[in-house]
Amino acid sequence: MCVPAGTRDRILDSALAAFGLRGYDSTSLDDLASDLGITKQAILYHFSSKEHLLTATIELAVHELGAALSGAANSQARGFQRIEDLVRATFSLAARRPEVLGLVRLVSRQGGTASGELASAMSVMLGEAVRFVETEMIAGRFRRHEPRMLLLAVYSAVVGVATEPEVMRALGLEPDLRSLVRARRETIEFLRAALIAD
Amino acid sequence: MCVPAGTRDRILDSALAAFGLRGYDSTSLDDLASDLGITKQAILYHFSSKEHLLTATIELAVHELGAALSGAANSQARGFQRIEDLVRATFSLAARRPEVLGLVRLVSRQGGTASGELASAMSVMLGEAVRFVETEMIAGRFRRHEPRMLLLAVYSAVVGVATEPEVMRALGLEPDLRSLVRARRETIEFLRAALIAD
DNA sequence: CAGAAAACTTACCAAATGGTAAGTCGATGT
DNA sequence: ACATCGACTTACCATTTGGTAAGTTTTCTG
Repeated sequence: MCVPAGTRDRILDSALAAFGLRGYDSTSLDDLASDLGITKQAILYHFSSKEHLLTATIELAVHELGAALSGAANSQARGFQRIEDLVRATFSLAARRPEVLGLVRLVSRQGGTASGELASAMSVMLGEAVRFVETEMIAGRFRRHEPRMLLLAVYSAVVGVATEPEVMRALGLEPDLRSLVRARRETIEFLRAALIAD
Repeated sequence: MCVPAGTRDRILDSALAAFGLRGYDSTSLDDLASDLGITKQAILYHFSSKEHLLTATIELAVHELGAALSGAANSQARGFQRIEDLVRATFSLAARRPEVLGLVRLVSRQGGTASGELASAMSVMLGEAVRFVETEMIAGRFRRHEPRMLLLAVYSAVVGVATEPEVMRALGLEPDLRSLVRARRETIEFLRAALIAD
């Protein structure tokens, strides 16, 4: 039944959290190891180098992101409802596992070797999203925009709101659960206003 | 007249670029020094520690951000025109000196000691922005939203679009100047649709 | 139960990192 | 002419870092 989580998985989880929340270079293998109560070499036994650990971590993050969004993405909902489902799923993920979005974002910005994997892994999702948005525009349910640019703006707005607690704090909002719920609601209303055709 | 840029200023510039684009921990004092053709100790002569260098760098970034936005922020433009001016100023800064926004964002996320400075430095700007948005809402020119949440969404959308070239690439858009101009135009239209009351 | 493979740990190591101490060298004021 | 001070450089140093080599224990298998 509930096997006591193999070491390899525990390392991956811990690394995902650390890389996603504090950054790659800011996280040493020794830190990770002592957090887990093992030695650094145990990590290097399962992952032959720090960079390999990073790529494995990214794979996991992409997988979790896909799992979190697939329900909403595959739904048969039409029009804005589907966007709303996706935004809710994203906020849910941001509240449950902020490190996942953190890592995706980190890799998106830094580029690097693993960037290609992430890009290709997400290109399917993005392609579907583009087609969906185009369909809705043609059907007259969404305002006309350049689909990819629109997605970029939506993505940025959602991920930004969901993952920038410090900016919330600067705005005088405590980044607790209640505020996050309000942020979600406002973000959805914001997107609704931006997207829905008159 | 044009004094050949003192060493201290050159260090600050270089550090701002490196910290903002690659991150704090990913940038060693040796790297910075060899880029500048000086020794690491020359840096430590002007800034007593790496952390002091970071805070000086943040001060500079906040100053540049303020300078870039003040023109648009202080303008007498009303309604959406003022938002558009601000977005243009932000994109202009993102194209000219991406490292400035990069650093602001890095500090926003990481928090840390210097976060307080940045927050207080920006609270004035944010306060004005909130009042402006509230006024416009009351006047019926903007849709009703929670002002701070609205600003957060706008900020996230703009900074995200302006500073995430890798996401653009993942969307099949080359992050060149032309695409950035199109992204700016689309972002403005997106915000116009979201903000302007019917 | 033998032994081999898997899952580690202990013992190292070379390179890099932030930082200190002391010296060099030209300008400057007396 | 000379002490002084600012602006560095050369020489070190302790710690941390990612990584290797070799041993040890546990677990599975024949």
